[in-house]
Amino acid sequence: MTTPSQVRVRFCPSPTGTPHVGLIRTALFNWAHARHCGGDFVFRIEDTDAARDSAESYAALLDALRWLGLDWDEGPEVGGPHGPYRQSERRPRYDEALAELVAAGEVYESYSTAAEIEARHRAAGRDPKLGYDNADRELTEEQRVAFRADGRAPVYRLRMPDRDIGFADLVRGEVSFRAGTVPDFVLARGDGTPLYPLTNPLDDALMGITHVLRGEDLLSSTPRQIALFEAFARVGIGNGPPVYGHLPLVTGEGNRKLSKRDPESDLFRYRERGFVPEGLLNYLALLGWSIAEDRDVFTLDEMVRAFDVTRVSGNAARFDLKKAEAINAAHLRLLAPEEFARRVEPYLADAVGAAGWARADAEARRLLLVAAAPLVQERSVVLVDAARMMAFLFVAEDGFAPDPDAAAKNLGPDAVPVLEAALTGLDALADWTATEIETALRVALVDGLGLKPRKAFGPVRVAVSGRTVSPPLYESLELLGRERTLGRLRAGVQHARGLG
RNA sequence: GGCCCCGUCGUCUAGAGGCCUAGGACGCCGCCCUCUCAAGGCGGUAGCGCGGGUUCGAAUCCCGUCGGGGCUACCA
Repeated sequence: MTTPSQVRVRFCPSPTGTPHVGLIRTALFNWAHARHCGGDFVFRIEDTDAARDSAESYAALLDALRWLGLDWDEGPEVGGPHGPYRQSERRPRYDEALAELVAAGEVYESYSTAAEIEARHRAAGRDPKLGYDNADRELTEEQRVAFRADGRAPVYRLRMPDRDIGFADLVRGEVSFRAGTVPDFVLARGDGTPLYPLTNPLDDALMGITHVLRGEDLLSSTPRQIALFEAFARVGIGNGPPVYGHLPLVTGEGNRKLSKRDPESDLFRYRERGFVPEGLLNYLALLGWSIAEDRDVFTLDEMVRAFDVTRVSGNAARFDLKKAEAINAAHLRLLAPEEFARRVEPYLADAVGAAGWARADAEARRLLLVAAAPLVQERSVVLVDAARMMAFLFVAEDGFAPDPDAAAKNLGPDAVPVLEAALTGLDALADWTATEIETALRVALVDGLGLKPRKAFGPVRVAVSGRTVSPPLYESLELLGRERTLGRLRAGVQHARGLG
């Protein structure tokens, strides 16, 4: 079992909508802290809101963590000694804890409506937006009976202590809330339905969570949680409050907290474009943390070794797509060609077309992919770029057609002599290698036709790759092979003569 | 309104009183390299919100101010 000194952190999203990059940044920091300390990373699903939670969203959460490689020690589909790990399956624990709290006088029934509370504030000349005024703390049994006879259902509120509540936040240092500024809050509805303010801290207590690293948006709920943990401890649940660390918010344009409504917050959008987990995680780590003064590209292992929550910055961080892309590009370049090939494959199948892809010989395709990988790795920001750039090597000849815009610019009548000279020069080659191809093309086009290299290779590039931007030309032709290259050049001549 | 957090280049950050003439990265601009596009190399652009203190010395500590943000549900 767990020793008290063991670090235990948790990631506890609610399954609504699609995973959000800010949420994932929180998961990453928790995971990194656990791994750095040799502690446990607990994954818990907070699905107490049947109206908003969905099975798709639950599946997406697991998919996201698995894709990123953030493995959990306890949680859904893994189990653990403190399960179940979905709040929808833990109801008896909430009911029991609530009953104990009520019995101990820590929690009381409150019948005030929002309108009544506000009216009392106005009558007393106070700000009507102050919130609940703790007016029901000392209701007598007669009063409660009267309310119920009136058909009113109570809510259950925690009696907040009448003192300042401070704590040492791991990222912010000492934080303190003045006595009287945090009203008694609702833990459960009158019908006993437990609410987040109860279930989240209760499960943390029950699961032995030692460190709570979460978004700064939850900072102001901390005094309430601390008071609750103390109440739990008095009735024999848990060991008091955990240590807190409030991570800076991830913002978007306009410095607003990135919400699930913002399209750029959707994690899977990045996967679809071909961000790799290494790249995205590295970038997310940079949002509030840095590994060294002069470095910002690192592996997950390096992060685990160096991660220290107390070194996390307190300021909100703007999600910058350009920087995210640059970091991802750096990780793409870091992959071994075989690995890069494995990662692009699904995107390539997509770019080539599923039908044509399935037809090809898998092993030949793999070898070609690995050979082409180094050529496109340093030219890609995301895997979709790589797939598009190398697709011409994989499309069947009957499915190949140059991009219309590229053809319009490079395969006009002027291109006829260029392509014909290239054809003649290449046809005569004994060895089909990049160096031989280069020599033949230079002799034929630069020396022979007196063209500037830039002018000379443009039509060849478009005729063969179909695009104005391609991997290096000679290597591309070598990989394409003699027959396919010559065939495409002939088709290019036809096109340039206006017969295409 | 109340409570709380935050304030270093456009953006993310380094900076834990002298190492700061404030470092790195992304972006942007220029040059080199060059078969396209990249990558790479070199150079440039740009910042401690403001005002008071404390100190021999402040980006760093304190106070104030201004600014930004979060929370303020019988959602999570």
